Amino acid sequence: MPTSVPLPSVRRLPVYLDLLRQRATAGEETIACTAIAGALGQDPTQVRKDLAITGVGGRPKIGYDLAELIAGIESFLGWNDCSQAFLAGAGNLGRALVGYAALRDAGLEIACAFDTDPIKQAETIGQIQVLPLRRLRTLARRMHIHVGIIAVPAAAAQNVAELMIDGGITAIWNFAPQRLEVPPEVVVEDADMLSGFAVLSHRLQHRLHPVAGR
Amino acid sequence: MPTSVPLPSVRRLPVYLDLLRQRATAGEETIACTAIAGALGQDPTQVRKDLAITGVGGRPKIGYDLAELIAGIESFLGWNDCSQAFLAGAGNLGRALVGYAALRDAGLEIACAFDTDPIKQAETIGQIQVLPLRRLRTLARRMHIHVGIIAVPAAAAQNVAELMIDGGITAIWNFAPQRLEVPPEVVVEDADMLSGFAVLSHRLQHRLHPVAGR
DNA sequence: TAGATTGTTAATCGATTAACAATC
DNA sequence: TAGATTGTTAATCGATTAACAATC
Repeated sequence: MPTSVPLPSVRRLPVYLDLLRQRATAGEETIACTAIAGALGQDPTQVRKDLAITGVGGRPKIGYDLAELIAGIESFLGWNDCSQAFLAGAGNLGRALVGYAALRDAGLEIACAFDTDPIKQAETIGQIQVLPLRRLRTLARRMHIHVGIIAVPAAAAQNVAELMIDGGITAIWNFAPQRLEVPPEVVVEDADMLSGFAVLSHRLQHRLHPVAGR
Repeated sequence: MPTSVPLPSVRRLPVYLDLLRQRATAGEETIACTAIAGALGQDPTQVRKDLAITGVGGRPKIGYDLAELIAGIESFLGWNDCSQAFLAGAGNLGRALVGYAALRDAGLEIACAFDTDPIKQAETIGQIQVLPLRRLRTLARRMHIHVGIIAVPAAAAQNVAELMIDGGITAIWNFAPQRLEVPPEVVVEDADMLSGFAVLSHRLQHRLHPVAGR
């Protein structure tokens, strides 16, 4: 029963996962947290603390079993069984997300895209169909979709969120620069690209230099 | 001389800025931090602390002068005078970034895109030309570009970063899932889309619900 | 004046780092 | 065994929240 898990740790897990998969592909079977820390420029103690939240343990002198650790992170994040998502907004950002291979590695498959623009509806993105936005609600219900990605302009975001929630979607990944009002049982994560750029600008402006880790 | 500025505060500034610009456009002239906090679902004390790092002050009973506060945040972040950036990678993500209007509001203009793919080189993205990657170094020097955006596959990222640095670029916004090795005077910010999705997945997996603020 | 709001200092909370015993 | 590594407890650090005096 983890009463609470440090959010920064959760954010770092995908970075570890990526490295671990590379090492596993390279044929390695175990890895020490000192090796992980070295490769990622982080503190070994922090790596150990982060990995501990997944419940996977290592063995002194040997390290962690790669396969076990990968499976542990995946199941902790719910990335082990693939889930389907609906994407609202078939603009450039939407297309980028459909083509973003790392999402599939995170167990997320974009099943369908939606847009209000009839021109976009005529197209497909890769294998993905673009349907009229008004069909989102009914299709989400019928296909039991629970994850929605919002990649529409800010002005349309709240409306799209409501359509998604009506359709039974309970988790929203929001790329629109717009705060969404949602009922408490719905989980929203804001992608918020500008906050990252703000950090870069600020460092540049004040000539501050890189920080280890993140 | 701010010895150190809380990074979370820097991350929140663009969110405030967006709200403030909306209010200014709506013709308002002042705003209280309680009003900001209310609109964004945050704590008023935190908002005041965050705004204080920009050096802009408010007046009791009245609040902050909107124009002054907007200018203060912009100049703190260096978003007041527009700077030009080079984009490496003219795939979907690159195209999305070129079309991302909020970047222009953040004082960043993408001057040119680069790609190794001759097919992409024949295209333009909006008004932006796509040039062969090998021309990046010389052009960056000639045009005095200091900001680079990496939107290429992970395997190519390190090489691109080195080209950029050779060309005199000192700030890199990295969208590739790859840790970059750079000299200490170069500032790197990783966009790291998956960490946001990890938080969403984790909340969903453990049925945790929204957190005020961020 | 009264009351809302700012700015600042102190208290709390949480995350990171350090220290160290247990273990293979 | 010796030494590297884990897991855990304690110490430090930094950010958030609370309290309150100053002010318009």
